[in-house]
Amino acid sequence: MPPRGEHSRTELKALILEAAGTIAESDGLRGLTARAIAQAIGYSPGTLYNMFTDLDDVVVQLNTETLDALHDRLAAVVPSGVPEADVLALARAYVGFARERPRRWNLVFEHNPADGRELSEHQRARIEDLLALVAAALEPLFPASEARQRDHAARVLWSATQGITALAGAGKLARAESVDGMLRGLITYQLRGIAASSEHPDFEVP
Amino acid sequence: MPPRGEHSRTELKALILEAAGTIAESDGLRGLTARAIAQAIGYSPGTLYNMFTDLDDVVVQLNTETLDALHDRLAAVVPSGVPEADVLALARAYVGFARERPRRWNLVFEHNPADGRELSEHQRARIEDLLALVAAALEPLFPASEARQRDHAARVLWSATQGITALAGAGKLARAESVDGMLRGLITYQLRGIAASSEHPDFEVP
DNA sequence: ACCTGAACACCGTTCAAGT
DNA sequence: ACCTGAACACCGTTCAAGT
Repeated sequence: MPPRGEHSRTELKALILEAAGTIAESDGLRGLTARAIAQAIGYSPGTLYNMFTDLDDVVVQLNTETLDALHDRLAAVVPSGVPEADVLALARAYVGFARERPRRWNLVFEHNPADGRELSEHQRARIEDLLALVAAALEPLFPASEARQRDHAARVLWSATQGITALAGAGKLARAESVDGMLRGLITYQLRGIAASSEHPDFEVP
Repeated sequence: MPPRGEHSRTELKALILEAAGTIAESDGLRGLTARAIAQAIGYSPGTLYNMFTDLDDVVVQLNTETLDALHDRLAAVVPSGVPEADVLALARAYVGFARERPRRWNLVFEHNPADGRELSEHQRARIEDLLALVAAALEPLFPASEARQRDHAARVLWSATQGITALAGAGKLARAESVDGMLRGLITYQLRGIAASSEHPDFEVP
């Protein structure tokens, strides 16, 4: 049964993350146990602890992979230069991604790492990249001198999209609500509000 | 040690929920175990299963209490009749509540009940009540014939506020971001966008 | 009738012992 | 050197037995 040295360290790591992803998608965080992963790859539970510090670490690295995949997906959206269309396309790509792997996507938010464990640099960088895509779509709405305001708007739109996906997607609004309708409501009015404002206050400096 | 019949069923239930709330606030979902609750109230673990079907049920009922408390808090906000001010006041009350009991508030979203278990009627009604408060604040912006559009805008604002609170609050945006600045960005532009639109499309009927 | 506490089938994690 | 698998200290949940 033991695949003696058949896999290199990096192969084994990839194997573990792959198995973890599959289990997360089918059973959610509840079913994602060290023993289940070990069984899926044909190793003993102890092996996980050679390449990961603990199960939390496995989840964190799985979430990093998920963010990478999301970024690839959003980066593939071709901009038209019309902010409303481009932001909506990004939001829809986001929702589409989340819908395809609902449990795995949920894991990114469901999993609260133990106290003191922070977002990795890599994860921060990925999120920064994602926000940059939204900010680029907003470019035409802000003069070059207002990059701060544009980035701020991108963060607001990103967080809001996340909230809509999470609440409406999980059925945590009272009535069933169309996610797409809410995204259109958000983006239409947000961008009209920005366009209708001759001045853009810096909301971080009150 | 056994408090023989000292507490009525309802007293015991309240005792359990109170202990669960305290544990959740200090240790999060990780520390919220049946054994810990039992120890906190001086009963044996088995006792929990007399009034709750399982631990999930305890968390669900705790979350219901949390939603009730949030509703009380938002209902105490006195409206001024100026939509932007009122929606911002509601959003700030929401964030204030979430900040005071971060772990307990987080539990409402962190806890994904097992498959098939739905939101209770009581929980749905509470969420409906909360949305009604936001919708009331938006009243001046929509003619009476556009109640649907007004309710839709309330849902968008609510979900977006939730997203901002969750992401910025948990430090899950790349850089530290002021939650209040993001709320103001959201609400200012959203309401300006609505005000600047002579027609309000029904986003649920595309 | 109410509550116990032992029992069952699980966990995450560690680490001496094997190959 | 790599991996095992038994061991430890935990879980949630059940249920016969006590009071």
